[in-house]
Amino acid sequence: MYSARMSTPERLIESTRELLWERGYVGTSPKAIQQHAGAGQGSMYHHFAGKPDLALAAIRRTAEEMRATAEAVLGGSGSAYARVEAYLLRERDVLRGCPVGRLTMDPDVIASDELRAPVTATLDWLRDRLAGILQEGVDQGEFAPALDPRETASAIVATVQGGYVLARSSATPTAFDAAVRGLLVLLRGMTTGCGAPVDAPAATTSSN
Amino acid sequence: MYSARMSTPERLIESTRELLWERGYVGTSPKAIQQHAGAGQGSMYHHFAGKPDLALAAIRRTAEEMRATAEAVLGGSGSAYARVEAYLLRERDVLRGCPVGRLTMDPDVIASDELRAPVTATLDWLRDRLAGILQEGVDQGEFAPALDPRETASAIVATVQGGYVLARSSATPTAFDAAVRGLLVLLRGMTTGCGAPVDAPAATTSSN
DNA sequence: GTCTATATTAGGATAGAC
DNA sequence: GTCTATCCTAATATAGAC
Repeated sequence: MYSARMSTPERLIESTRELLWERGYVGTSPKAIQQHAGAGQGSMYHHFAGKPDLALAAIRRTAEEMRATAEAVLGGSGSAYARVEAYLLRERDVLRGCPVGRLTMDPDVIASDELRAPVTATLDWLRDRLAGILQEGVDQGEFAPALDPRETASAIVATVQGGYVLARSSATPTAFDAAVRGLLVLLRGMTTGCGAPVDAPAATTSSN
Repeated sequence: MYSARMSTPERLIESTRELLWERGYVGTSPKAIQQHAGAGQGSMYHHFAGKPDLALAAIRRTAEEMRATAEAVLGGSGSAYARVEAYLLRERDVLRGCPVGRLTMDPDVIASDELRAPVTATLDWLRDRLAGILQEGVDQGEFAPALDPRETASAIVATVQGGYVLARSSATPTAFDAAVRGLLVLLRGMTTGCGAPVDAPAATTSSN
């Protein structure tokens, strides 16, 4: 299932990431991981203490990846609005949901401080990163001062996370897109020159 | 665990609703349901065909309840903005998440057309209900014409669903509130008289 | 309607051979 | 490091007595 060059621990972690994304922590069994990784029982318990230990490694990696993916877009150039838009419009595997956010609905993950920590850290980082960008926008007069950077950032992250919910509910990615477009229109409304035709956004990029 | 007057099927359904909310479909076993309901093995299988059958009854009821709760606020009086605000600010058991939306992350629920149907119907209804209210607001000049009722409604529902994610991630309800407040500020920005101090909302109600 | 077997597979892991 | 054997409990029922 994986390149022959990949070590057994690597294959186990990658398999766990896949299954955690697809079925969550509660729905993922050690046996399923082993089969997906093409590793034996003993092999798994040799490299990892057990399911929670392996899940922790998987979650940490997934969290790190999500952060890097977001930073790749958010760290780009362009106006504050443009960068936020680029983040919201970037390509996503919408129907699979957010591999980090979905863990939030996993009772065993939430119950464990260790397993929850990377989730909290990642979502917090994302919100703060967005808040920083929005703050820049306010400082430079791009956004109206009424815009609270931190709360707006929360709304943006929430819209994305909730967009996944809507998409999976209706089994179509367009539900996600609708929510994002709705938010972007509102955000453009806070752009200075708000009395002017609100349909003229900032400019520049779009996808990633 | 329940009133002695409650019938066994009733207790089973209510128990299933609780557990589905708390642990999801995958994380809820028939045995756990029976124990929570104070019913025996045979009792459960006498009244229901099995776990999926019981879950369907539970999900349908939860969906219906959510709809009624939302309608109680959305059907109130006041401006379009006021009703949307009342919906967003209504009291919620934030840290428990949305009993309907969370099912969306349950692989077995999503894989079953029957189990998914009530989820889809409820979220679709909510979005459409909000879209209707927003449309009224646009028609009556309360909101700028640039506001797309349907997409804005999607963004609202998504913010709520995602707000639960943020709250559970950080283990505090305030994360939900931040997202909602962020969205409300943006929504007020689409209110006519947008050039004016944006901090003066429509009026009337607030919670429910 | 409810209860008590009984059954099968999976979950989650340990022990020890190779 | 990996494999096989073994263990115990839970998951998800079915069968049949009461």
